[in-house]
Amino acid sequence: MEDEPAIADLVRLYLTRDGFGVHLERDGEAGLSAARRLRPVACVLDIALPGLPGTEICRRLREAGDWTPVIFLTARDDEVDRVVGLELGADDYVTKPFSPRELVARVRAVLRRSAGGPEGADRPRVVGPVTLDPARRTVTAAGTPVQLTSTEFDLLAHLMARPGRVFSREELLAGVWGYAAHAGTRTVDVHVAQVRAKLGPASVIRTHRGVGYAVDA
Amino acid sequence: MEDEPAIADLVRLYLTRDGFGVHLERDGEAGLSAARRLRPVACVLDIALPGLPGTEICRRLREAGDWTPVIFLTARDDEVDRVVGLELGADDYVTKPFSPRELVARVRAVLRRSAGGPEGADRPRVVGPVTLDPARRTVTAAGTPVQLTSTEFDLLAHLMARPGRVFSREELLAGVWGYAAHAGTRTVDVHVAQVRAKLGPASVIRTHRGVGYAVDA
DNA sequence: ACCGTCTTTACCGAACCCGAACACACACCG
DNA sequence: CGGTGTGTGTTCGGGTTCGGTAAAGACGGT
Repeated sequence: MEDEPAIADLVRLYLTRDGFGVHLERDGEAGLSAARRLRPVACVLDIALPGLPGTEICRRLREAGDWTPVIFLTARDDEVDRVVGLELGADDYVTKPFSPRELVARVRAVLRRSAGGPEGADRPRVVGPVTLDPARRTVTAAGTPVQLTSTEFDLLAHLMARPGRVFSREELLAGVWGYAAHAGTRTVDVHVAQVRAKLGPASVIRTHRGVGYAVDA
Repeated sequence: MEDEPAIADLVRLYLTRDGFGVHLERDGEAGLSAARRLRPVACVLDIALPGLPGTEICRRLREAGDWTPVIFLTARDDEVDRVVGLELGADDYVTKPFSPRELVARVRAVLRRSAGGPEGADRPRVVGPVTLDPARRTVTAAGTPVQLTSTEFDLLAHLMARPGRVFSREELLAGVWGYAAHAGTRTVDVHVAQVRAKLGPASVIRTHRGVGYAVDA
């Protein structure tokens, strides 16, 4: 999000060249709603924006529990501004004039970290007798391949991304289905049962009563 | 890791003041082995170091699958250096002269992201022989895992969130059960007893007669 | 229209919570 | 030093909530 067209185009150019999809907004309010709607992997925010300052956008996202990576890109080069920006929950703070290459490198660094380290989302994961390959979208249990539907696979992949971590039904609905946290449905339970049935005795999904589900660490 | 004593002391001072434990090395080789041995939550590296350049330390850590957050702190203020540093797998790159406050803010930002979400909200907590992991919802007493029900876990987690702090029954009812402060029930006592029984001799919950409960500080 | 998949609904069994009752520990006081 | 009362530990069964499961409706693609 950026209100100066020249800079915006520059940022877009370099990010696009490096393989990122870029969505651009020039107004603060529009940017906030876009961030909520599109769920981008990261936001680059100017602080001085018409409509709503970038700091406020960041603050509201964090307030709503949205931890999308945020990088401030701004002309305000003051120690206090930097510290305040970072304390707001931003991941990086780049001041103009800036090097487009450096910005891209910083975006990559933030994404690398936000992806959760080396488990580069595409590396196969193994938990007990179950292996899951996100790139091939294949699953095997005790060596034999298992055929999962798309939703079932996404659900298992989400759980196996962080073995041991307990996910609430709301988190799973949000993460796998993209729903706003809305309880009162048994959809998750039914799909968990389905996955368990297909995995057979190698059922690595454990129920945490009153909380949600997790795979054994 | 830093070879100029003045700067090293400054960094140590500010980080310590913000509650971080700091270990200092002046030599590259020593720094690498210290990083491997001590497994710190983050490394602040100078690039120009005697023994082994900081970039090399970062590269070797990453090569070994170690994704400890790395922040470069260096006098080399060149776009190319910055980009290379970040591409090596560093999380941030701060150039001298730098603001100690900003450095601390950047360390926090990196840790926040590396912890995966809200700052330390679900990092494991340890009190005496008892460890509690909010994300995994697991508890161990003297090394052996303990199976708690949801309410029992929430109760213990609430108490362990602030070791030493005494919580009244009303506070616990409100915080764990969500009830409006409504005395006259023994619910809390029963659950405390249950948790104590499951923790065995490692019972860290102490009764404050006439007041409430707390875990040993 | 058929088929696979996702979602909702309903029912059942099991786990859990809670409150009451009783036993026990501590502090105060004579 | 023992009695007494208040506060706490512990046990236990009823009632409720929660999750597993099966089945049927809804949806979309071919």
